[in-house]
Amino acid sequence: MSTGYAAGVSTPPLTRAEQKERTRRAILDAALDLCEETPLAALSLRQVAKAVGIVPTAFYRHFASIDDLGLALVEESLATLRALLRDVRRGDARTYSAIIDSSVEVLVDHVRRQRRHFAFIARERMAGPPGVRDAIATGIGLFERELASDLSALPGTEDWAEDDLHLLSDLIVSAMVTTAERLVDTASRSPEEAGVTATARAQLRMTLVGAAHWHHR
Amino acid sequence: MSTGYAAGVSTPPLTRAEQKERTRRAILDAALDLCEETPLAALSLRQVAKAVGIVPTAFYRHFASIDDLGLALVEESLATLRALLRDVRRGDARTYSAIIDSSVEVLVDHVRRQRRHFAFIARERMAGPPGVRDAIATGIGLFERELASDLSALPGTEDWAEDDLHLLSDLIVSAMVTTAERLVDTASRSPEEAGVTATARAQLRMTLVGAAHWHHR
DNA sequence: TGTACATCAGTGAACGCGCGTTCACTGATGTAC
DNA sequence: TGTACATCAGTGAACGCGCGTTCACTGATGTAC
Repeated sequence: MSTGYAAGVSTPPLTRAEQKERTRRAILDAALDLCEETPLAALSLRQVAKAVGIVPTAFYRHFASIDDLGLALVEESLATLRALLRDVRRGDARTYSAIIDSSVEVLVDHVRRQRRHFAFIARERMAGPPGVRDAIATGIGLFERELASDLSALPGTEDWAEDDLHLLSDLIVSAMVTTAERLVDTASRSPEEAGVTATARAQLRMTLVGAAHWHHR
Repeated sequence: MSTGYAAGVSTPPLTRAEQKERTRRAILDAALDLCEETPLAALSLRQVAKAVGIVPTAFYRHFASIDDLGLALVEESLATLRALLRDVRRGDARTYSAIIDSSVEVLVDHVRRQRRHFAFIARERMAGPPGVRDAIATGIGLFERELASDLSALPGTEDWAEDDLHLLSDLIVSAMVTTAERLVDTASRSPEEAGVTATARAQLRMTLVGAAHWHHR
């Protein structure tokens, strides 16, 4: 039984479960890499197997189909999104301006660390198979609602209507999605990245100014 | 020579050029239809030929490859986008509120009439082959700059900095892209459509309120 | 108007290739006693 | 601890199918005279 990728010289022997998990991980990684150039729908089981270094039929030990693999990738990518929200919340900034700065910084950091997941979401959000699209839409919807609940805890929003909170959080989430899409196509620490983040910060400020004055309509 | 689609009983004979154009049109239409379910990258020449009712090799009389066909579809879709901008400009609304209402109405109308083109742009904007993605990005960029120039002609923006105009027009274009993406997945005159347009109108108002107060930073 | 020739959109056979999926298998890992 | 058996991740051959592309072709349309 050859796994197709070299084991280290003094690696301790792996249990069957560990070895299986390792191959599963390799399949997910290979698919994420291949998806940088190809939408999921154009990905073939044989391409993935070849990239991993296993025989095509071994794929079935882990996933029933490429679509099934796609759903696993969405789940991973949504976990990345949840981690992003968690880190945004963790910030201890006190002013709106500082909250915006730290949120954009966290977004950049997460896109840099998990570029493939964000690229996957950006690409499959509109182009993926129905199950994948639905899962992504649900995940982003959840993000929006949690952000709305966070916003309602901030000073200045005490007497906001529920609807207005959602207008604003939806606007912010859309801006973050757009910014993430731009960052994915941008090199780390490049002038382009600086431009994208500067735009994102300014637009978020503009949006919050609007929200502040909008509330009393 | 059979064209694969029935000619009317008393149709006048077509010139060779007319017949060729008709087949080309049928190929573009079939591709737009098939792209509703599949990204361009997963579309096969034989699928398209079959849908049109021609033999696969006849495809080459019109396009060198599926990628080439994709570029033709982008061009058509961007023409749709330009027509949208033109109709938005044509409006004679006087107040910001009326401009927003009529713009959203025009957007809905265009997405309804050219749903396939908007769906194509939404899908391929992130998932398409590089040439297609670049062309779409360029087209949207143009849209943004023209909108910025329109904004500069509106009362209240006389002394705005160039950068601020672009911040706002980029924000508005992003909101329109998001709204178009939502409309594409929504039935005409459905409650969902009403919700999407109501959200779009309110968010555009909120954004403009922000811009109005932002200007004097 | 009639004739002879050129053009060219669409045809159909053929090719080698990568695809998803089936099947019986191998042999290392795991377990019961 | 040792032995006999079960499990199961990965193998490799085989299948029928749709793919893009080549090539020589057909026959209606177009053109020159």
